[in-house]
Amino acid sequence: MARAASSDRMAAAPPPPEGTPEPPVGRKSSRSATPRTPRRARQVEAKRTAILDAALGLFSRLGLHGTTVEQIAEQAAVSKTNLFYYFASKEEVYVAVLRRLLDEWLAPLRALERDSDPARAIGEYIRRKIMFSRAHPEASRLFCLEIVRGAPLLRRELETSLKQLVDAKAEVIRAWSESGRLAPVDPRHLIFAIWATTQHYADFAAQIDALLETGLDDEAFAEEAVCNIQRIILDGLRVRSPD
Amino acid sequence: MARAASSDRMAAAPPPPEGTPEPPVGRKSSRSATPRTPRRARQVEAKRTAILDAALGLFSRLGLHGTTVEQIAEQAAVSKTNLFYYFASKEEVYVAVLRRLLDEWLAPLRALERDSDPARAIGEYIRRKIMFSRAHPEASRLFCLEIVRGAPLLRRELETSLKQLVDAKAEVIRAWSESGRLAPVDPRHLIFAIWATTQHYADFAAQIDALLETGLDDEAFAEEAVCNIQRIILDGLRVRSPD
DNA sequence: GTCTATAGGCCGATAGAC
DNA sequence: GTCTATCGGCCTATAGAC
Repeated sequence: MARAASSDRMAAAPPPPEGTPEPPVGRKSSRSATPRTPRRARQVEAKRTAILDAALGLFSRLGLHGTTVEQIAEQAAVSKTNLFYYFASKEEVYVAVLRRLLDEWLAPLRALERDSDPARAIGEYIRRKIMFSRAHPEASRLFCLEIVRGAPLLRRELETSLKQLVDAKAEVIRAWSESGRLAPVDPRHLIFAIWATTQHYADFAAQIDALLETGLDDEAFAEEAVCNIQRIILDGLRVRSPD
Repeated sequence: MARAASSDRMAAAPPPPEGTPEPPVGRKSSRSATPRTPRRARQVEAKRTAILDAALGLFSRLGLHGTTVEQIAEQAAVSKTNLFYYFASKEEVYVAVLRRLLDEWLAPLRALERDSDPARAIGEYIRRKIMFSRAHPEASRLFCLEIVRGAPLLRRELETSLKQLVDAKAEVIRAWSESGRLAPVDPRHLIFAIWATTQHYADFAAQIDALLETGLDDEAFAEEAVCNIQRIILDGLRVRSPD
């Protein structure tokens, strides 16, 4: 029933021109005896997922315009015609990929809680973000591409759900600063700094690889990145004068 | 053919076949009496520059594949045919744009000198980087796009001249840390952190605008960004225990 | 040098058989 | 649902007049 799920999400956030045109799922109740999740529906979902997975990899490297439908189809092991049976257009695939990732992308920020110890919570946030970049570098790059383009397809989500989340968490951080449990910073710039430093390891992986011949793939390097970013952001660089 | 050929080039080699193919300047020494910079050559240069300026704006928003030659020509106020008189292909324009920007992009890092006061030098570096992002957001975004794509056209430069520069400056930073004038950090991660935080304001401008309805265009916001990033990186967030 | 006209390829999307 | 075949449009790049 992924269909329904995605439709609901669409409703929550007005996407491209029109909503998701209902896919050609055979009327599901024609045979009254079939179970809730008919084999058919599951197969459909599996195929859609394969297509989205393939598309993510390609879009994240080549962009929307640099990727051809044929490449996606080949990567997903379906025919081009068949792909158009599941998705009405290339843009629809693109939007579906973005949507599928958005929640997961924001999960680490949601976890920032007022009651935690500030330094601990921020350190943990940094770790989670880097680990997400490590686990899903393609997702990070795809968002990067979309935003550099001016976020034509994501703008509304940014302005609504993301803004809401950021405002709430900025409030948490501001409270920490005001109660003296955290040094005074503008929470918004802090959030940007954390996003930037952590996502950098995925988005600029090619640069890091060219310079250091390593990257987040290497677990030791990832750990190094976490520690250094935590230290930089939490402790800073300035040497504390001995009293 | 155009597409296929371009794909081959892209995949095959970092810089295109030859360096900057000499523009169709009439042989400049044919008339021995003409000055060093003949009017012709200057006009040619002016037109090439107009094309590159237009291309930068478009490539940085739409990417190589999302931009059409006709858009570039229109923006530069030349005909499409005429553009092809000055540049052999769209890729050639793209590479020329990147090349033209590279030096300028790296200038702030070159300015990091061993003899400076570490905290001051780093603070100044942060300021310069943000001010560059402010003055040339399109350049920043174009580099971002190119690197996200895996830097097919810039890789060689990254591996040679950039690596050399980074190695040298990392050494400067390491010396600062070792002499106790700077807190201990891995210089490479520090450089990445500074790049990431500062370029973020240009590359993710659409996101910042969606969240805050402002951006580096606003001078006050730019100043705010500089101060906050300086504070975060130099002083950190952790509250210093009162002895 | 600059134009008009057009070649020629790639690609997104559809028709229609099975 | 999946295939083969193909259309029509867009886009890069060139030919050839002036």
